[in-house]
Amino acid sequence: MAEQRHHGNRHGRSEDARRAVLQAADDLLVEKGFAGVTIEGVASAAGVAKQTIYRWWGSKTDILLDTFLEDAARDLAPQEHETLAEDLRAHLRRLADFLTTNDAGAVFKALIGHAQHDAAFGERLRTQYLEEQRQRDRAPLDRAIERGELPADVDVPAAVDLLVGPIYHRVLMTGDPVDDRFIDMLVEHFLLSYELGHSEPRGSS
Amino acid sequence: MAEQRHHGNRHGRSEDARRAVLQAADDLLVEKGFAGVTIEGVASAAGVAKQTIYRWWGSKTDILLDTFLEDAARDLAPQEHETLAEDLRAHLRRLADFLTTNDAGAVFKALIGHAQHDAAFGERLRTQYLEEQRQRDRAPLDRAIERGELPADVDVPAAVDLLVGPIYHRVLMTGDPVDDRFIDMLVEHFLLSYELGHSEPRGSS
Amino acid sequence: MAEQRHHGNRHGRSEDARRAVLQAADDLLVEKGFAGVTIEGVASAAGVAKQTIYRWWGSKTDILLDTFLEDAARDLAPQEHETLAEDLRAHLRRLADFLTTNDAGAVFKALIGHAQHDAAFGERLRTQYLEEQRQRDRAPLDRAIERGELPADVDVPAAVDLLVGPIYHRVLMTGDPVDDRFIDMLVEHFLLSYELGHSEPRGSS
Amino acid sequence: MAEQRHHGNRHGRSEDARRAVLQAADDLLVEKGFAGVTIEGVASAAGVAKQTIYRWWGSKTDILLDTFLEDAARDLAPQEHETLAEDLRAHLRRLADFLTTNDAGAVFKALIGHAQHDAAFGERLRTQYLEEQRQRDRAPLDRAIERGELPADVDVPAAVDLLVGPIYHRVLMTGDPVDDRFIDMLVEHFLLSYELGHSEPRGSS
DNA sequence: GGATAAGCGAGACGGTACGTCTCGTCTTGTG
DNA sequence: CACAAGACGAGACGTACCGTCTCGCTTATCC
Repeated sequence: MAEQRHHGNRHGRSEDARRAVLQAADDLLVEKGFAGVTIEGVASAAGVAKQTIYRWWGSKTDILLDTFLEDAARDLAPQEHETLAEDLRAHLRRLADFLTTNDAGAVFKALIGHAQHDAAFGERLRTQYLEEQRQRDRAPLDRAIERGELPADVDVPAAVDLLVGPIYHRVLMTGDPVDDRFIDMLVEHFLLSYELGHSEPRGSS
Repeated sequence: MAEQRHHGNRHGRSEDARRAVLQAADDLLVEKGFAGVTIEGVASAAGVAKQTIYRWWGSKTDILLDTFLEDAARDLAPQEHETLAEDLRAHLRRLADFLTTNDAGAVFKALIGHAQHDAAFGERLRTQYLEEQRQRDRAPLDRAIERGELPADVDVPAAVDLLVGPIYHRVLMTGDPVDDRFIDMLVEHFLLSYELGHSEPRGSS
Repeated sequence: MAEQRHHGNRHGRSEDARRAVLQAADDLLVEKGFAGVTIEGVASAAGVAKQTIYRWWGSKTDILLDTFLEDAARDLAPQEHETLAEDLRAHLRRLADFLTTNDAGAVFKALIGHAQHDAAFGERLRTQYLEEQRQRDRAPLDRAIERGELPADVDVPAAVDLLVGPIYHRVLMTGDPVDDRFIDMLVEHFLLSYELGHSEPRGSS
Repeated sequence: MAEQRHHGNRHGRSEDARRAVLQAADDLLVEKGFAGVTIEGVASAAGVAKQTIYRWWGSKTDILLDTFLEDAARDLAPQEHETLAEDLRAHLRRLADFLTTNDAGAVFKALIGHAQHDAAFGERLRTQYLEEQRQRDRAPLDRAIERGELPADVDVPAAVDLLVGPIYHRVLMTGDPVDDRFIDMLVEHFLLSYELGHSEPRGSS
């Protein structure tokens, strides 16, 4: 059943308009930064009337959140590996890559930035992104517990904080690169603290 | 010898005006949020002309940065304790408190938020706050190395990331409280990963 | 079919807003003088956004010019009398009244004043007001030539200068009243110089 | 006897500063127009402090009035000729030249323009320039009456209006050039209306 | 000849208005 | 009935000058 294209009619919203808006917002963000994203600018770049945007989104950050959720669902789909160490390294590597790539990373920073200014938006961001993401983050740990690689009484949410916290910290605050060395170190320290030490990161030791 | 008060003369700026602006910006931020801080609003609340603000600051975030730096210098002055565990717990406790109290915390979040939207400002924030702060953060570790409590080859900056990262993560992203339990857990894991385990946090457990 | 009122739509400007702006500008001018007419003041008094003013007018003098042109078209519509003397006296009387009444006169002086400060505006004023007005001024003379009351080779534009010059001079420079005596004198001298002397102004003498 | 130069002392103002201010105001007016004359601009161009200007003048138009009065006193000093016709032609010629030359004319227009916007200033302009000027304007007529060239009962002020009105009209309103032809025409009509006709302007006819 | 006081250059100050930008709302045809 | 178009009221932006003020320096005069 083919996509229905329409420019204003009585059969619901235009998918063309929706995609054009998301794309335009993304482009403007990458090109001119957050302040360069204005509703008027997006409308004009998308070839869409302002009212069409206001009909479907509440603010420019809502638009960006939509693009971000699409990207996250696409790029952060879970994978599985054999050992906890491998699983963690692969997962954190993908997370770090996602947060620092051009488009998704820029949108992410913009959203987190805005969340600091607007508590209600922060709450929405948490509900729509973070909660899901934390499910993905804990999966390797849950599997390790199932396999007996980790004790059953591990406080998984806290453990997730220990693992992803330093990554977000680098992305949002210090700006230092999140390279493989850093991720290896992170995983190794984590495992050591559970006395699972010497996980033998890639380059032996 | 008393402070010289003046209302504009060749000896430079009015200290009254400076303080009034910082105070007004802080008040407005806490009261109405980041979007409620406007140059016009600050000027009016401070009883100061807009031009006086533009003469000395480049933007509203510059004003907030000034108030934040004053607060940080006041509230984050270093302290020393006898053991690494105590030192770390006390230090992280104070950091967490600072980042979550009403005024300083609100300003901090606003600044970090804005830094996500404006790379140049992010760089300034790093230079003027983060670098100093990282000196304060590493002090307990440096002292522990001197005392022989930690091996001399510890990668101190990376260790700092492990310790403060999860705290900033909670403050900026999850919104979870940074309570004593969390800090104890953080420190314990950190020490365990250096095989200094069982630091016996406050309440045994 | 009634006037269509609208508050902004694709069919162009709001007539309500237009009238409110003209009225507010006029009121402010009479009440507080030229310096008291500010775009912000007009906007506020008219209950209109500044941008609406800038959308349709380029400056405060453009607004005043609009009100003036409407007034002039209404108040200076031509009339005809039987003899040149009567025609001239009536016409000059109406012109003088127009230039010295409260509203139109105040606007006129403001515009002429501004034209001295802004050559481009002067040019516009000449195109939009003066040229038409000179047509109205010369009409009595043209009719007199047709009737044979004046020789056919009279330099009409120069004659107009002789007649209206002294009136504008009093209005703009000396501030002396332009009373009937002055107008009679003006007309009499004019006619005498064409040896049509003793036009017997109202009060004999 | 040398000029006393001083930069601040207890005995009165600096002549240097005064001249620099007048010159700077004049230059700015010619170069950038009336709106380009600002107190700050004059002060800066004259190398003078704002306060020095405010100490001696009340507004920018006061400065311009000072330069204008100096120019007028220099350029409009009276002269005498043998016949009324010659006297008038020479006098009006000089007046017209004065009003249309670059510097003095520009200042004159600026002042007259401002007088339309500020009645109090208009009054001052009348007192300090116009009254004197009208004395100079009537001198040729007074001399003609003395010589018997004109009847003793001529209304001299009204006659002055007839003569200079059209000139000011051209300068301030129409922008038409005030050439010799126009002045000859003006004088001839004036004389004809006193039945002194055919004054034989320069080039016969 | 040291104190005094007015005029000066400098420039920060509290203000007002400028002209621009974007917001979010609205009204009106069109498809 | 969603859409493109775009005028509208609102209000903050950053700039330009306003007129006032304090300051420290430079003289000319006076004690």
